[in-house]
Amino acid sequence: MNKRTEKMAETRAKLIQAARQAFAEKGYAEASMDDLTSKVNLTRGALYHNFGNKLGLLAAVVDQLDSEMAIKAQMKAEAVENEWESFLMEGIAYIEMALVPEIQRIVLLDGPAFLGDPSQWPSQSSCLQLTIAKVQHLIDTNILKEVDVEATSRLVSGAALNAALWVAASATPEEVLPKAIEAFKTLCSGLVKS
Amino acid sequence: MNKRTEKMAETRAKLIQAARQAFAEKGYAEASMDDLTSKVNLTRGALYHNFGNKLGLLAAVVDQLDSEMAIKAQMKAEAVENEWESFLMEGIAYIEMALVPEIQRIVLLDGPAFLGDPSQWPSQSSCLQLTIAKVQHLIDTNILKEVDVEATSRLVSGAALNAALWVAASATPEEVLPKAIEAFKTLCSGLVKS
DNA sequence: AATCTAACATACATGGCGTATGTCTTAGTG
DNA sequence: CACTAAGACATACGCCATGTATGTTAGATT
Repeated sequence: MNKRTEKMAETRAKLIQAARQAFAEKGYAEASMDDLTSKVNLTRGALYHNFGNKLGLLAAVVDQLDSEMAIKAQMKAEAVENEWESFLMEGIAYIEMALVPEIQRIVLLDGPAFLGDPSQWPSQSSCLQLTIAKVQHLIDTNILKEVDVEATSRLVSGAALNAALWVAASATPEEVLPKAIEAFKTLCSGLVKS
Repeated sequence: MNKRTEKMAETRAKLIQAARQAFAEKGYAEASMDDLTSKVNLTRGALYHNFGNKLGLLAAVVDQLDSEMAIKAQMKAEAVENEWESFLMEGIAYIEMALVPEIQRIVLLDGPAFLGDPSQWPSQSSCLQLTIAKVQHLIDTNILKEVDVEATSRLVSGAALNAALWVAASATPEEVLPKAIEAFKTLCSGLVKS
Protein backbone atom coordinates (compact mmCIF):
# COMPACT_ATOMS: atom_id res chain seq x y z
CA MET A 1 0.00 0.00 0.00
CA ASN A 2 2.48 2.55 -1.15
CA LYS A 3 1.75 3.41 -4.71
CA ARG A 4 -1.87 4.02 -3.80
CA THR A 5 -1.41 6.45 -0.95
CA GLU A 6 1.18 8.22 -2.98
CA LYS A 7 -1.19 8.76 -5.86
CA MET A 8 -4.00 9.75 -3.53
CA ALA A 9 -1.85 12.40 -1.94
CA GLU A 10 -1.11 13.68 -5.40
CA THR A 11 -4.77 13.99 -6.35
CA ARG A 12 -5.53 15.68 -3.06
CA ALA A 13 -2.80 18.18 -3.75
CA LYS A 14 -4.06 18.72 -7.27
CA LEU A 15 -7.60 19.31 -6.09
CA ILE A 16 -6.53 21.70 -3.35
CA GLN A 17 -4.44 23.65 -5.79
CA ALA A 18 -7.27 23.87 -8.29
CA ALA A 19 -9.64 24.88 -5.52
CA ARG A 20 -7.31 27.62 -4.31
CA GLN A 21 -7.39 29.12 -7.74
CA ALA A 22 -11.10 28.70 -8.35
CA PHE A 23 -12.16 29.94 -4.92
CA ALA A 24 -9.83 32.90 -5.17
CA GLU A 25 -11.13 33.92 -8.56
CA LYS A 26 -14.86 33.28 -8.29
CA GLY A 27 -15.41 32.95 -4.58
CA TYR A 28 -16.50 29.78 -2.85
CA ALA A 29 -20.18 30.03 -3.69
CA GLU A 30 -19.71 30.66 -7.38
CA ALA A 31 -16.96 28.14 -7.96
CA SER A 32 -18.16 25.08 -9.85
CA MET A 33 -16.77 21.78 -8.69
CA ASP A 34 -17.13 20.31 -12.15
CA ASP A 35 -14.98 23.08 -13.51
CA LEU A 36 -12.22 23.02 -10.97
CA THR A 37 -11.89 19.24 -10.99
CA SER A 38 -11.77 19.01 -14.75
CA LYS A 39 -8.98 21.59 -14.79
CA VAL A 40 -6.74 18.99 -13.21
CA ASN A 41 -8.20 16.11 -15.23
CA LEU A 42 -10.38 14.71 -12.49
CA THR A 43 -14.08 14.55 -11.76
CA ARG A 44 -16.27 15.31 -8.79
CA GLY A 45 -15.96 11.67 -7.85
CA ALA A 46 -12.40 12.23 -6.70
CA LEU A 47 -13.47 15.27 -4.78
CA TYR A 48 -16.25 13.64 -2.83
CA HIS A 49 -14.10 10.63 -2.13
CA ASN A 50 -11.29 12.72 -0.69
CA PHE A 51 -13.06 15.61 0.98
CA GLY A 52 -16.63 14.49 1.59
CA ASN A 53 -18.25 17.57 0.13
CA LYS A 54 -17.62 21.06 -1.11
CA LEU A 55 -17.21 22.43 2.40
CA GLY A 56 -14.62 19.77 3.14
CA LEU A 57 -12.58 21.01 0.25
CA LEU A 58 -12.86 24.58 1.45
CA ALA A 59 -11.74 23.52 4.91
CA ALA A 60 -8.69 21.81 3.43
CA VAL A 61 -7.81 24.87 1.39
CA VAL A 62 -8.26 27.22 4.33
CA ASP A 63 -6.15 24.96 6.48
CA GLN A 64 -3.31 25.03 3.99
CA LEU A 65 -3.44 28.78 3.54
CA ASP A 66 -3.64 29.37 7.26
CA SER A 67 -0.55 27.25 7.83
CA GLU A 68 1.36 29.09 5.16
CA MET A 69 0.36 32.40 6.66
CA ALA A 70 1.43 31.41 10.14
CA ILE A 71 4.83 30.28 8.89
CA LYS A 72 5.44 33.49 6.99
CA ALA A 73 4.31 35.66 9.86
CA GLN A 74 6.55 33.83 12.28
CA MET A 75 9.52 34.18 10.00
CA LYS A 76 8.99 37.89 9.65
CA ALA A 77 8.52 38.29 13.37
CA GLU A 78 11.60 36.27 14.24
CA ALA A 79 13.72 38.50 12.06
CA VAL A 80 13.21 41.32 14.56
CA GLU A 81 15.26 41.43 17.74
CA ASN A 82 13.18 43.55 20.08
CA GLU A 83 10.26 41.57 21.45
CA TRP A 84 7.73 44.31 21.18
CA GLU A 85 8.81 45.24 17.68
CA SER A 86 8.62 41.58 16.82
CA PHE A 87 5.03 41.46 17.96
CA LEU A 88 4.16 44.46 15.87
CA MET A 89 5.92 42.93 12.91
CA GLU A 90 3.74 39.88 13.15
CA GLY A 91 0.64 42.01 12.98
CA ILE A 92 2.05 43.98 10.09
CA ALA A 93 2.80 40.73 8.32
CA TYR A 94 -0.86 39.76 8.63
CA ILE A 95 -1.95 43.07 7.22
CA GLU A 96 0.33 42.63 4.26
CA MET A 97 -0.65 39.04 3.62
CA ALA A 98 -4.29 39.92 3.78
CA LEU A 99 -3.68 42.00 0.69
CA VAL A 100 -3.09 38.86 -1.34
CA PRO A 101 -6.42 38.25 -3.09
CA GLU A 102 -6.25 34.52 -2.55
CA ILE A 103 -5.89 34.88 1.20
CA GLN A 104 -8.35 37.69 1.55
CA ARG A 105 -11.08 36.04 -0.43
CA ILE A 106 -10.73 32.50 0.90
CA VAL A 107 -9.45 32.85 4.45
CA LEU A 108 -10.89 36.17 5.50
CA LEU A 109 -14.19 36.38 3.68
CA ASP A 110 -15.47 32.96 2.62
CA GLY A 111 -13.82 31.06 5.45
CA PRO A 112 -15.71 32.68 8.32
CA ALA A 113 -18.91 32.87 6.30
CA PHE A 114 -19.05 29.19 5.36
CA LEU A 115 -17.01 27.49 8.05
CA GLY A 116 -17.92 29.68 10.99
CA ASP A 117 -15.65 31.34 13.51
CA PRO A 118 -11.96 30.67 12.80
CA SER A 119 -11.27 29.63 16.37
CA GLN A 120 -13.59 26.69 15.81
CA TRP A 121 -11.87 25.50 12.66
CA PRO A 122 -10.11 22.12 12.62
CA SER A 123 -6.83 23.96 12.14
CA GLN A 124 -7.88 26.13 15.08
CA SER A 125 -6.42 28.96 13.05
CA SER A 126 -2.67 28.70 13.38
CA CYS A 127 -2.42 32.43 12.93
CA LEU A 128 -4.56 33.12 15.94
CA GLN A 129 -2.73 30.54 18.05
CA LEU A 130 0.50 32.22 17.15
CA THR A 131 -0.72 35.61 18.24
CA ILE A 132 -2.09 34.20 21.47
CA ALA A 133 1.27 32.62 22.30
CA LYS A 134 3.05 35.86 21.61
CA VAL A 135 0.71 37.95 23.72
CA GLN A 136 1.05 35.51 26.58
CA HIS A 137 4.82 35.70 26.34
CA LEU A 138 4.79 39.48 26.35
CA ILE A 139 2.64 39.49 29.45
CA ASP A 140 4.94 37.00 31.16
CA THR A 141 7.96 39.14 30.39
CA ASN A 142 6.20 42.16 31.84
CA ILE A 143 6.06 44.09 28.60
CA LEU A 144 2.30 44.08 28.21
CA LYS A 145 -0.36 45.10 30.67
CA GLU A 146 -2.11 42.16 32.27
CA VAL A 147 -4.91 41.94 29.76
CA ASP A 148 -6.96 38.90 28.88
CA VAL A 149 -4.87 36.93 26.43
CA GLU A 150 -7.53 35.55 24.15
CA ALA A 151 -9.57 38.71 24.03
CA THR A 152 -6.58 40.86 23.22
CA SER A 153 -5.34 38.48 20.57
CA ARG A 154 -8.70 38.44 18.87
CA LEU A 155 -8.91 42.21 18.95
CA VAL A 156 -5.43 42.67 17.55
CA SER A 157 -5.79 40.14 14.76
CA GLY A 158 -9.27 41.43 14.00
CA ALA A 159 -7.92 44.94 13.71
CA ALA A 160 -5.13 43.79 11.42
CA LEU A 161 -7.42 41.83 9.13
CA ASN A 162 -9.96 44.59 8.89
CA ALA A 163 -7.28 47.09 8.09
CA ALA A 164 -6.15 44.86 5.28
CA LEU A 165 -9.65 44.63 3.86
CA TRP A 166 -9.73 48.39 3.79
CA VAL A 167 -6.35 48.68 2.14
CA ALA A 168 -7.23 46.11 -0.49
CA ALA A 169 -10.53 47.76 -1.34
CA SER A 170 -8.97 51.17 -1.69
CA ALA A 171 -8.12 52.63 -5.05
CA THR A 172 -4.47 53.07 -4.17
CA PRO A 173 -3.42 50.23 -1.88
CA GLU A 174 0.23 51.20 -1.96
CA GLU A 175 -0.56 54.58 -0.52
CA VAL A 176 -2.87 53.51 2.26
CA LEU A 177 -0.87 50.52 3.44
CA PRO A 178 1.65 52.61 5.41
CA LYS A 179 -1.22 54.49 7.02
CA ALA A 180 -2.79 51.23 8.12
CA ILE A 181 0.48 50.03 9.55
CA GLU A 182 1.04 53.29 11.40
CA ALA A 183 -2.46 53.22 12.86
CA PHE A 184 -1.96 49.62 13.86
CA LYS A 185 1.19 50.48 15.76
CA THR A 186 -0.49 53.37 17.50
CA LEU A 187 -3.43 51.26 18.53
CA CYS A 188 -1.24 48.48 19.87
CA SER A 189 0.76 50.93 21.94
CA GLY A 190 -2.21 50.94 24.29
CA LEU A 191 -1.25 47.45 25.36
CA VAL A 192 2.25 48.17 26.63
CA LYS A 193 2.90 48.68 30.30
CA SER A 194 3.67 52.32 30.98
CA MET B 1 -50.21 56.65 -8.18
CA ASN B 2 -50.60 56.38 -4.45
CA LYS B 3 -52.21 53.10 -3.66
CA ARG B 4 -49.62 51.31 -5.82
CA THR B 5 -46.47 52.72 -4.30
CA GLU B 6 -48.00 52.18 -0.90
CA LYS B 7 -48.60 48.53 -1.58
CA MET B 8 -45.19 48.11 -3.15
CA ALA B 9 -43.52 49.54 -0.06
CA GLU B 10 -45.46 47.05 1.97
CA THR B 11 -44.32 44.08 -0.06
CA ARG B 12 -40.74 45.33 0.05
CA ALA B 13 -40.99 45.53 3.80
CA LYS B 14 -42.50 42.07 3.97
CA LEU B 15 -39.77 40.58 1.82
CA ILE B 16 -37.00 42.27 3.77
CA GLN B 17 -38.46 41.06 7.02
CA ALA B 18 -38.76 37.51 5.73
CA ALA B 19 -35.23 37.69 4.38
CA ARG B 20 -33.85 38.91 7.69
CA GLN B 21 -35.26 35.85 9.35
CA ALA B 22 -34.26 33.37 6.65
CA PHE B 23 -30.74 34.73 6.22
CA ALA B 24 -30.22 34.82 9.96
CA GLU B 25 -31.36 31.24 10.43
CA LYS B 26 -29.89 29.47 7.41
CA GLY B 27 -27.32 31.91 6.15
CA TYR B 28 -27.52 33.69 2.81
CA ALA B 29 -26.29 30.81 0.67
CA GLU B 30 -28.63 28.20 2.11
CA ALA B 31 -31.72 30.36 2.24
CA SER B 32 -34.26 29.45 -0.41
CA MET B 33 -36.03 32.33 -2.05
CA ASP B 34 -39.09 30.22 -2.73
CA ASP B 35 -39.34 29.49 0.97
CA LEU B 36 -38.87 32.97 2.28
CA THR B 37 -41.22 34.58 -0.20
CA SER B 38 -43.99 32.06 0.40
CA LYS B 39 -43.73 32.73 4.12
CA VAL B 40 -45.20 36.17 3.46
CA ASN B 41 -47.59 34.92 0.78
CA LEU B 42 -45.56 36.12 -2.18
CA THR B 43 -43.53 34.49 -4.94
CA ARG B 44 -40.08 35.01 -6.37
CA GLY B 45 -41.71 37.22 -8.96
CA ALA B 46 -42.17 39.96 -6.38
CA LEU B 47 -38.62 39.52 -5.27
CA TYR B 48 -37.00 39.87 -8.66
CA HIS B 49 -39.23 42.77 -9.52
CA ASN B 50 -38.31 44.69 -6.37
CA PHE B 51 -34.71 43.77 -5.78
CA GLY B 52 -33.35 42.48 -9.08
CA ASN B 53 -31.81 39.33 -7.69
CA LYS B 54 -30.91 37.54 -4.52
CA LEU B 55 -27.91 39.76 -3.90
CA GLY B 56 -30.13 42.81 -4.20
CA LEU B 57 -32.28 41.50 -1.41
CA LEU B 58 -29.23 40.87 0.75
CA ALA B 59 -28.02 44.39 0.11
CA ALA B 60 -31.38 45.78 1.19
CA VAL B 61 -31.37 43.70 4.35
CA VAL B 62 -27.81 44.67 5.21
CA ASP B 63 -28.62 48.30 4.62
CA GLN B 64 -31.53 48.17 7.00
CA LEU B 65 -29.58 46.37 9.71
CA ASP B 66 -26.65 48.70 9.34
CA SER B 67 -28.88 51.71 9.79
CA GLU B 68 -30.48 50.24 12.87
CA MET B 69 -27.06 49.51 14.31
CA ALA B 70 -25.78 53.00 13.70
CA ILE B 71 -28.81 54.52 15.39
CA LYS B 72 -28.49 52.32 18.44
CA ALA B 73 -24.77 52.91 18.74
CA GLN B 74 -25.21 56.65 18.49
CA MET B 75 -27.89 56.62 21.15
CA LYS B 76 -25.69 54.69 23.52
CA ALA B 77 -22.73 56.92 22.82
CA GLU B 78 -24.71 60.13 23.29
CA ALA B 79 -25.81 58.99 26.71
CA VAL B 80 -22.25 59.42 27.96
CA GLU B 81 -20.94 62.86 28.84
CA ASN B 82 -17.19 62.50 28.53
CA GLU B 83 -16.14 62.52 24.90
CA TRP B 84 -13.57 59.80 25.20
CA GLU B 85 -15.88 57.58 27.23
CA SER B 86 -18.52 58.22 24.63
CA PHE B 87 -16.23 56.97 21.91
CA LEU B 88 -15.49 53.83 23.87
CA MET B 89 -19.17 53.32 24.49
CA GLU B 90 -19.83 53.35 20.79
CA GLY B 91 -17.33 50.58 20.26
CA ILE B 92 -18.75 48.62 23.14
CA ALA B 93 -22.18 49.02 21.65
CA TYR B 94 -20.91 47.44 18.43
CA ILE B 95 -19.44 44.55 20.33
CA GLU B 96 -22.71 43.95 22.10
CA MET B 97 -24.80 44.25 18.98
CA ALA B 98 -22.55 41.86 17.14
CA LEU B 99 -23.70 39.25 19.60
CA VAL B 100 -27.17 39.32 18.10
CA PRO B 101 -27.22 36.33 15.72
CA GLU B 102 -29.12 38.21 13.05
CA ILE B 103 -26.52 40.96 12.89
CA GLN B 104 -23.55 38.69 13.18
CA ARG B 105 -24.63 36.29 10.51
CA ILE B 106 -25.95 38.78 7.97
CA VAL B 107 -23.91 41.93 8.45
CA LEU B 108 -20.61 40.58 9.68
CA LEU B 109 -20.26 37.24 7.93
CA ASP B 110 -22.40 36.99 4.81
CA GLY B 111 -22.34 40.71 4.05
CA PRO B 112 -18.61 41.05 3.43
CA ALA B 113 -18.43 37.62 1.77
CA PHE B 114 -21.15 38.25 -0.81
CA LEU B 115 -21.23 42.03 -1.13
CA GLY B 116 -17.56 42.77 -0.66
CA ASP B 117 -15.92 45.28 1.60
CA PRO B 118 -18.43 47.22 3.70
CA SER B 119 -16.93 50.58 2.80
CA GLN B 120 -17.99 49.91 -0.79
CA TRP B 121 -21.60 49.12 0.07
CA PRO B 122 -24.36 51.39 -1.21
CA SER B 123 -25.11 52.31 2.40
CA GLN B 124 -21.37 52.98 2.76
CA SER B 125 -21.74 51.36 6.14
CA SER B 126 -23.35 53.91 8.40
CA CYS B 127 -21.59 52.34 11.34
CA LEU B 128 -18.21 52.98 9.84
CA GLN B 129 -19.13 56.52 8.85
CA LEU B 130 -20.20 57.18 12.39
CA THR B 131 -16.91 55.97 13.79
CA ILE B 132 -14.95 58.00 11.29
CA ALA B 133 -16.81 61.15 12.27
CA LYS B 134 -16.18 60.51 15.91
CA VAL B 135 -12.49 59.86 15.46
CA GLN B 136 -12.15 63.03 13.43
CA HIS B 137 -13.87 65.00 16.14
CA LEU B 138 -11.62 63.57 18.84
CA ILE B 139 -8.57 64.52 16.84
CA ASP B 140 -9.90 68.03 16.30
CA THR B 141 -10.52 68.47 20.01
CA ASN B 142 -6.99 67.34 20.72
CA ILE B 143 -7.97 64.22 22.58
CA LEU B 144 -6.55 61.73 20.12
CA LYS B 145 -3.12 61.54 18.60
CA GLU B 146 -2.99 62.74 15.05
CA VAL B 147 -3.56 59.39 13.44
CA ASP B 148 -5.03 58.67 10.03
CA VAL B 149 -8.77 58.89 10.49
CA GLU B 150 -9.94 56.21 8.12
CA ALA B 151 -7.25 53.73 9.03
CA THR B 152 -7.87 54.11 12.73
CA SER B 153 -11.62 53.83 12.32
CA ARG B 154 -11.27 50.64 10.35
CA LEU B 155 -8.93 49.17 12.90
CA VAL B 156 -11.15 50.05 15.81
CA SER B 157 -14.36 48.80 14.26
CA GLY B 158 -12.56 45.70 13.01
CA ALA B 159 -11.30 44.98 16.47
CA ALA B 160 -14.74 45.42 17.92
CA LEU B 161 -16.42 43.18 15.41
CA ASN B 162 -13.84 40.45 15.71
CA ALA B 163 -14.10 40.54 19.45
CA ALA B 164 -17.81 40.04 19.11
CA LEU B 165 -17.34 37.04 16.86
CA TRP B 166 -15.15 35.53 19.50
CA VAL B 167 -17.60 36.24 22.29
CA ALA B 168 -20.48 34.78 20.33
CA ALA B 169 -18.60 31.60 19.45
CA SER B 170 -17.53 31.01 23.02
CA ALA B 171 -19.33 28.54 25.23
CA THR B 172 -20.11 31.17 27.83
CA PRO B 173 -20.70 34.51 26.11
CA GLU B 174 -21.81 36.23 29.29
CA GLU B 175 -18.48 35.54 30.92
CA VAL B 176 -16.23 36.57 28.05
CA LEU B 177 -18.08 39.71 27.07
CA PRO B 178 -16.63 41.82 29.91
CA LYS B 179 -13.15 40.56 29.03
CA ALA B 180 -13.64 41.65 25.44
CA ILE B 181 -14.83 45.06 26.53
CA GLU B 182 -11.90 45.49 28.89
CA ALA B 183 -9.42 44.49 26.22
CA PHE B 184 -11.09 46.87 23.79
CA LYS B 185 -10.70 49.75 26.19
CA THR B 186 -7.07 48.92 26.81
CA LEU B 187 -6.32 48.72 23.13
CA CYS B 188 -8.02 52.01 22.36
CA SER B 189 -6.07 53.75 25.10
CA GLY B 190 -3.16 53.68 22.68
CA LEU B 191 -4.91 56.32 20.64
CA VAL B 192 -5.19 59.04 23.29
CA LYS B 193 -2.71 61.83 23.45
CA SER B 194 -0.44 61.42 26.44
C1' DA C 1 -64.82 54.00 -20.21
C1' DA C 2 -60.87 52.43 -22.62
C1' DT C 3 -56.25 51.64 -22.55
C1' DC C 4 -51.84 51.27 -20.83
C1' DT C 5 -48.52 50.53 -17.37
C1' DA C 6 -46.49 48.02 -13.86
C1' DA C 7 -46.63 44.78 -9.87
C1' DC C 8 -46.66 40.35 -9.30
C1' DA C 9 -47.54 35.19 -10.50
C1' DT C 10 -46.63 31.23 -13.35
C1' DA C 11 -43.83 28.39 -16.25
C1' DC C 12 -39.57 27.08 -18.15
C1' DA C 13 -34.56 26.48 -18.84
C1' DT C 14 -30.10 25.92 -16.95
C1' DG C 15 -26.77 24.36 -13.95
C1' DG C 16 -24.95 22.83 -9.52
C1' DC C 17 -24.68 19.63 -5.58
C1' DG C 18 -24.93 15.19 -3.58
C1' DT C 19 -25.51 10.18 -4.00
C1' DA C 20 -25.79 5.67 -5.94
C1' DT C 21 -23.72 2.73 -8.92
C1' DG C 22 -20.18 1.06 -11.93
C1' DT C 23 -15.19 0.11 -13.26
C1' DC C 24 -10.46 -0.52 -12.92
C1' DT C 25 -6.21 -0.65 -10.57
C1' DT C 26 -3.60 -2.33 -6.76
C1' DA C 27 -2.61 -5.01 -2.58
C1' DG C 28 -2.89 -9.12 -0.32
C1' DT C 29 -3.32 -14.52 -0.13
C1' DG C 30 -2.98 -19.46 -1.06
C1' DC D 1 0.80 -16.94 -10.37
C1' DA D 2 -4.09 -16.65 -10.41
C1' DC D 3 -7.79 -15.00 -7.64
C1' DT D 4 -10.17 -12.17 -4.66
C1' DA D 5 -11.03 -8.10 -1.87
C1' DA D 6 -10.88 -3.30 -1.42
C1' DG D 7 -10.27 1.19 -2.41
C1' DA D 8 -9.81 5.26 -5.70
C1' DC D 9 -12.10 7.37 -8.96
C1' DA D 10 -15.62 7.90 -12.98
C1' DT D 11 -20.33 7.84 -14.63
C1' DA D 12 -25.18 8.50 -14.21
C1' DC D 13 -29.15 10.08 -11.96
C1' DG D 14 -32.40 12.96 -9.09
C1' DC D 15 -33.35 17.07 -6.80
C1' DC D 16 -33.44 21.74 -6.00
C1' DA D 17 -32.31 26.62 -6.64
C1' DT D 18 -31.65 30.66 -9.38
C1' DG D 19 -32.81 33.56 -13.14
C1' DT D 20 -35.68 34.73 -17.07
C1' DA D 21 -39.52 34.86 -20.17
C1' DT D 22 -44.19 35.07 -20.41
C1' DG D 23 -48.73 35.68 -18.66
C1' DT D 24 -52.45 38.16 -15.74
C1' DT D 25 -54.68 41.49 -13.11
C1' DA D 26 -55.21 45.73 -10.51
C1' DG D 27 -54.79 50.47 -10.69
C1' DA D 28 -53.35 54.93 -13.04
C1' DT D 29 -53.98 58.00 -17.07
C1' DT D 30 -56.65 60.28 -20.69
